[in-house]
Amino acid sequence: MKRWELVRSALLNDIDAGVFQDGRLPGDFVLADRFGVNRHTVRNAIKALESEGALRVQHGVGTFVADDFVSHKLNSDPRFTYKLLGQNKSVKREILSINETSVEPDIASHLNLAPSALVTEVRSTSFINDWPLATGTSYYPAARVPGLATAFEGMNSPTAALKRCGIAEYKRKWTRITARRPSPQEAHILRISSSSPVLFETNVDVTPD
Amino acid sequence: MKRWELVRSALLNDIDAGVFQDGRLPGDFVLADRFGVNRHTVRNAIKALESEGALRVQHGVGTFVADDFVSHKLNSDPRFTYKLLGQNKSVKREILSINETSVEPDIASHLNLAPSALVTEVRSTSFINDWPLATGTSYYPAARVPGLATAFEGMNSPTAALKRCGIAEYKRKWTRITARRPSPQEAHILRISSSSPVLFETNVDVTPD
DNA sequence: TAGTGGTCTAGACCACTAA
DNA sequence: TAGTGGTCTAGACCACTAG
Repeated sequence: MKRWELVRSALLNDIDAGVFQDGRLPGDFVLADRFGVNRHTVRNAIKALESEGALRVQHGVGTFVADDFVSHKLNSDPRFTYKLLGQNKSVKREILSINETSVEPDIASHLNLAPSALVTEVRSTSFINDWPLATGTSYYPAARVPGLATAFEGMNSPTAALKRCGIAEYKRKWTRITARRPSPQEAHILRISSSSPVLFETNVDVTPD
Repeated sequence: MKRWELVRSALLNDIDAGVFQDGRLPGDFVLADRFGVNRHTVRNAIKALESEGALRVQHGVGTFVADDFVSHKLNSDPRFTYKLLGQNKSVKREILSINETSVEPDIASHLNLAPSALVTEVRSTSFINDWPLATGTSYYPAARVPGLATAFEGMNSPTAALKRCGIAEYKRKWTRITARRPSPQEAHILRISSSSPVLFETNVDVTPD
């Protein structure tokens, strides 16, 4: 794993742990010294986190945890969306894309995967009464469920697809929910104005083991 | 203007001029020497061009002009889309977003604007028979048409909006049309699979002067 | 192996913001 | 003005690819 990725993971953990109480991060040089790397390496990590929406960088002022960046930890049934809704609402999930990619560092650590492992990445949009509610990304370890990508074909439901692969039960280990300004594309998908924030959920599900 | 932006513009001009006949760019150090900057500055410019889809970088192999990157030069009526279509087709244009931003270096040079000037950036999607055809970005010098952003409100037509601002005629100076793989979001907007390329048009329109 | 791009370090100086 | 992030240079070494 590259050094800036290690720094990125460490910072992300600190953000989740609430280490930066006032939301302000130490300066470049302080962080570089703390992590034992060069300032530029820290800046690389910060740049990545900024582009992911986790940090907000202000030239001449400082670096801050993004106001709308909040993490949740749950141990509940992953299908909470369905539970939250009454019987009189129709819920749909539309799969935007399915990819097998190498796992990202912070996701890998939570899934106990090797840095080189492959995951199945599922991007989806959820609808309530045919109205788009949220876009999200889910990761499944490819080695654990080899046929998942094809099992998703025409299913549009993670639970059903996993059942096809022989996994009847799974738990939500970890969910990060962020809100931020949508890109023009996202605003269009969700049929909202560019100024109203979108919900962006990233889920990590695990089998009982 | 920052140095890497100058390098980026220069490279873009060279690409358009067909300087790299075989599609291959010289190595980092050669380019750095040619432009009189450090290697890292060149790499910064290349990184930007890669993210824009103009270049394709292969680790251990080289840097190449993206296969599907082509430029056109026209002097025709900008509403060529409408002309190309028969009377039995309905054509719509939907505005995705309107922003006033500082002008990008290469656009500035073609519009003869100062690097610090503001432009009105209009992102739009064109439809034929209610079927999405293409997404595009248009730039208008903000100083030339001050009220343009608000004039667009509810218009969905650049020509009509410009007319509101007192500009009845304008010409297409310059058009770059690129094709590339769509992002998942773009694929969804255009209702196509992720593997079929999308048309991405960038237009620069000028008043007769 | 030679040549390419990728990462990291080191240090200088610039640009912006707030006190 | 002090302190922050932003840019640029310089050079070392690593990682990948092809011959």
